[in-house]
Amino acid sequence: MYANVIIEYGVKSLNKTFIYKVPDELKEKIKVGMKVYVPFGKTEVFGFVMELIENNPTEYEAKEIIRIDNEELVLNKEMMDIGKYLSNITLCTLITAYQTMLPSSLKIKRQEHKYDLYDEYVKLSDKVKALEYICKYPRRLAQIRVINNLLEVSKINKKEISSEIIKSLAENNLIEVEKVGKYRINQSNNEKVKKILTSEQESVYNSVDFSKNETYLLYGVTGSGKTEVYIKWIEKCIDEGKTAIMLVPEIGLTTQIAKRFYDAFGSDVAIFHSSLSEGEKYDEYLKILRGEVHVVVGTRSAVFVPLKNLGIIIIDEEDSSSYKQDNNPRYHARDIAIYRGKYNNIPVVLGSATPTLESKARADKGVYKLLKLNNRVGNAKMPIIHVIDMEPEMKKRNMIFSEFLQNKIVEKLSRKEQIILLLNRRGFSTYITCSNCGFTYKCPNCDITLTYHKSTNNLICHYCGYQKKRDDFCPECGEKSLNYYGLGTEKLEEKIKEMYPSARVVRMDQDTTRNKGMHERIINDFKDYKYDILLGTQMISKGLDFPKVTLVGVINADASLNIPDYRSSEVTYSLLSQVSGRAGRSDIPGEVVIQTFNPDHYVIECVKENNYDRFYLQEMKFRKNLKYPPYYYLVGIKVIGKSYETTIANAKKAKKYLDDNLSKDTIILGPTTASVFKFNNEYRMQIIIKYKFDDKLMDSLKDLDNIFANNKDNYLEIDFNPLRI
DNA sequence: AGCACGCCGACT
DNA sequence: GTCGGCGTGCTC
Repeated sequence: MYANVIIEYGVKSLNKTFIYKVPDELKEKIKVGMKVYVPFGKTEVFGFVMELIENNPTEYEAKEIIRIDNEELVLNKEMMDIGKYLSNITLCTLITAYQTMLPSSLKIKRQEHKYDLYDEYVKLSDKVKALEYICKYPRRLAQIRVINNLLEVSKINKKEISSEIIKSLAENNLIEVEKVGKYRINQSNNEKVKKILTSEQESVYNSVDFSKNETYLLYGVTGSGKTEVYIKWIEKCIDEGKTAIMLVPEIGLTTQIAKRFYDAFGSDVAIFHSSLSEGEKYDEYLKILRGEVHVVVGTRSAVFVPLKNLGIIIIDEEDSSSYKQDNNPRYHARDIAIYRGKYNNIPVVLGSATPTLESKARADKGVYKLLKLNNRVGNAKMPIIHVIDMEPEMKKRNMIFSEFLQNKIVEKLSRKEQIILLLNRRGFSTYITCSNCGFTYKCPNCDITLTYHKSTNNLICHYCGYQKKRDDFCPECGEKSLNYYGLGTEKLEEKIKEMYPSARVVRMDQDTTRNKGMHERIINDFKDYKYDILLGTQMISKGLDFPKVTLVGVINADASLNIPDYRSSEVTYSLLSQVSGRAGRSDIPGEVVIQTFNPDHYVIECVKENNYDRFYLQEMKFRKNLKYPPYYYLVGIKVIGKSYETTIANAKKAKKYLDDNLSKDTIILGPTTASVFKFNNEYRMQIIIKYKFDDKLMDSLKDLDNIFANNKDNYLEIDFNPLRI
């Protein structure tokens, strides 16, 4: 018996199988999809079995497989196929695809780490001997107490007995220790609360056909109760003995959503999100492999979990950028979900209050089926939105808060209601300039201005993390004339404390949530009304549900609008309407104040009217004119390298190659400098491909990728359907 | 990726 | 004369 094996190195030149002989003692055990340890050249490596065959069809003399690495881990047929699909659509190597699909504890890596966790229990090895011991040493009271306990309950957790006693009992061969595997996360079955759906929710619930594959777009306004419908669908699956995957965005609310699923399904859920430790993720994965859970709730990579007998896949907030991986392989969880939907002939639901234009367009064309939730549940009304033009405010020297917002803050504070303030920039000052010589601080590794952080007194690059201490004098001209401009969350916090000294303020951004559990703590404290004002970056904009919040203020709505990217309007619309959705989620009506220098911009107007459809139509016109998605597909290609000259030269070569090989209808733009030209001391040139249909595209890009695999100066980064260009 | 083989420059 | 630079080729 022989096995075709792919080995652990994720390089293009090794992206093929190698044939090995299966030793007799492994013949019974070995399966396709198992991780094996094999000799390779002068060393030994890990790999995955791709195929088992009777005879060696090659002229190579096959070496023998050394051992199976983990008998419990077997990639099933579906996982094997998903890996192939993933490597095809992202042009990554097959082994990279499989590694991406596994939690990092089960990935192939060099240093071994034990993830299994045990509880140790102490048992009596011989009751008669124990009784003899008691008679023989009647004065060893502590030991006798333990023996008596053990005679009664048969086993006791080792932690409950002092180690000295265990030692002496063990020396006399009276006890033995039993190891029992355990999971780190154990959720007891809570009493299930049956939620009654509104008639609108009920009709959406009934619209999904579980007997066939179909992709649904659930467009539901903020607060319309999408999660309750998700839970109902999943309950239906479980009742029929099927399983479900529920994807949530990678943000602070993951734990909040997870809690709702624990409440609904108890120990039938496995959870995956970034704040779990590797050990915790390992345990959750084992529960799935062992078929102990029916529901998986998790972020992007949870779309790969090997649940058997899938019944539905749901992606909540499908427009979240966290579903696209921004390093290799650059996959979108939505594509994998849809692939698995077809594979298993099951429904896939994409839910959002602000769907991506791609998804909405597909729903309009009938590729997806559109489901709608137009109303908020309960008595909650959509909030009233005030747009404030900041230009006259600046003349009145209201640099941060308009008069209107100031009054609203005072009003809500006096009524003991809560306030959320959004400022999509962290730090204190966003740039520092010398008024004498014009010098501006920039990161030495990236071409990005440094942001001043007052709490650490550092200048920080928000791209690569470079830090330097603040100077008193300009490093160029030596004058004491450095000025700090631009507003970040740190400065906003300081200003609020200054203006409203009695208000209890908490800030939530990357800097205050760095430590594990901080996210949850801030959210819970705010929910428990330990604070009046929550201010933060976009991480406060999505999904959070605080009934006492009646005012949302957006300090600078233009920040994301002015980013030079084809999706900046879409991202801004989504951010503003999502954060507006945080206001008035119970019976007290909510208000939103949006401060902007572009009050007439259609994005701002549409947010004010809460009119997604108008925004969609207008944005679609813009996309059509400029040949952007969803009218055209995009591919972003970056040529990256340490040398400025070779990077530019190789980018031109790549462009020429594409010009020569792609279809004539395909638009190839560039090479131009990437939006961040220098990053981490590497130069980046960019080529953009826009196409509708090009049967030569995949093969040509594969070839180009292989050409660059042998280039020592530059490497290639190919991003299909990039979220930013 | 890692390792060996191989062919040209400055050193005990 | 040799030690060592990294270019090239191979791994079942």
